[in-house]
Amino acid sequence: MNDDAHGAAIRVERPTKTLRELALDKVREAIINGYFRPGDRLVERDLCAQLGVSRTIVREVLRHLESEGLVANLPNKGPIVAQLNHDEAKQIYEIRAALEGMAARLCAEQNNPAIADALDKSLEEIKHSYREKDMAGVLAHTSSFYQTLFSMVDRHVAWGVVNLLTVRINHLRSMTIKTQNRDVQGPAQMARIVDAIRRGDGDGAYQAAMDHVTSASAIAQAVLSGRQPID
Amino acid sequence: MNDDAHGAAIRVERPTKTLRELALDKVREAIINGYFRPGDRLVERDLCAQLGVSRTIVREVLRHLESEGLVANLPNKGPIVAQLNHDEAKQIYEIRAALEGMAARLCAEQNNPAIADALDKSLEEIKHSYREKDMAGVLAHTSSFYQTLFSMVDRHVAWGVVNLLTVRINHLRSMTIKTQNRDVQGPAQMARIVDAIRRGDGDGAYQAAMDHVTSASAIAQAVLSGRQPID
DNA sequence: TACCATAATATGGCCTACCAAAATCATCCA
DNA sequence: TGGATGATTTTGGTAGGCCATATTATGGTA
Repeated sequence: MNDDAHGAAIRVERPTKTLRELALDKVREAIINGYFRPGDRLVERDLCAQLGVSRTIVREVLRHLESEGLVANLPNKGPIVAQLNHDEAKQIYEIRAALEGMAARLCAEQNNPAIADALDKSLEEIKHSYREKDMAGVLAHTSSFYQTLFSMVDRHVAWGVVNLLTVRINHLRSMTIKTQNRDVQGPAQMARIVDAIRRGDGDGAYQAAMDHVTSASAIAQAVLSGRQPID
Repeated sequence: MNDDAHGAAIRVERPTKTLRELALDKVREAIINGYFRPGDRLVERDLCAQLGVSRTIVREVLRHLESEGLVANLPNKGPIVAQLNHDEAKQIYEIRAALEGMAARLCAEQNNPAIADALDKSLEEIKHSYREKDMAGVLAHTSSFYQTLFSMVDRHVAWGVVNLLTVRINHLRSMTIKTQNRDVQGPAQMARIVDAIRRGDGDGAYQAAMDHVTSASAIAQAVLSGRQPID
């Protein structure tokens, strides 16, 4: 009862993240940040050793990542890190354009100044990260910008879809933000989204969001065809 | 080289579906067709017995269904069949509207008469199923209509997303198609999509696809609030 | 030396059995 | 009647083993 009386306030939210969830995050992270490269084999027993968990866990994790599209399973050969081809990347950007456009329109139609303010805050952090050349920060704050876009209108399902797709193109994202002028163009395009939302201009917000993703897609295509040297 | 010369042509595509895949399909099917109801607990060992497979398989299957959104995992209590609430259903329909609208627009912009022809064929089968009161057939052919819409413009990623979301609202779908007049209205709305595509009218196709999903969504909302008695 | 058959190795797919911790249920006593 | 206590159920997790297939050595023969 000590716990109930006043202990609830300091109750740890997730006292028990299961080992499986921990392992899932680790492996996903390892794929996203490039520790495992596309095409690499993910040998179950090796992963057991590296993660320090049993094969059961590893298999469940691989299954999960498979359905996320981060891992592909070759029949009779086993799991590898999924390779993203040209066309699939384009499709992912296209879906993001449609959904982010939708969310932007919904935000604009809310006519709630708090939304634009929250987005502006994220945008400032993105610019700040760009100035500091903190590319991980740029990515993180860009995600948070879009998360705000979706969560402000309670579209967590669509956010889930976007998020799911985004991890698959993460390495592309980290390249697009490093391209020439992206530190100026990117935030400018996002500012247009915020402006339209602040004006309550649904069509404008939709179009601005579409434009931003579309231009990111174009850069990604260039990167993929190797025409855009990075760093 | 014998294999390469002419053997490849008769190569069996998928000689071995793994036990896991079989079990996955079984359980998913059982959830979709209502054998397991929303909120039902899915006790691992019971499933082992019912499916005749080991816990390893069952756990992987549950993990997979969890990431599909069909199963929810209560911490320290185990997996249950996910419950679909009102709002989530609405969001799913909304996403479908955006993506199917996008696909319809792309189809229209192709100006390829074969697309409209293929869609018309699916549409005929839907109408036929309605006449025969074959509701399973209606659902199947409706899916195939949309699959055509996406695959004709090579948008298999978006189709995957739509498909993933659709299984979660499957029971709603099977209710919406049984409502009054849906046997007339539904096909009529789909015919408008096809017409717009045939005319090469991108905006029209987009709008018609949005309208169709939106009206399905409205019916689903009515069903969910219990205002629409079925059967 | 070239090549083929065979054996070893690696690995995925699948299984059984076990343990610990939490939740749930039953029981029994004050 | 209301709890404390204990038994049962179930998840989360582990260990290890078996079998089938695929790859890779290996070695012997033409």
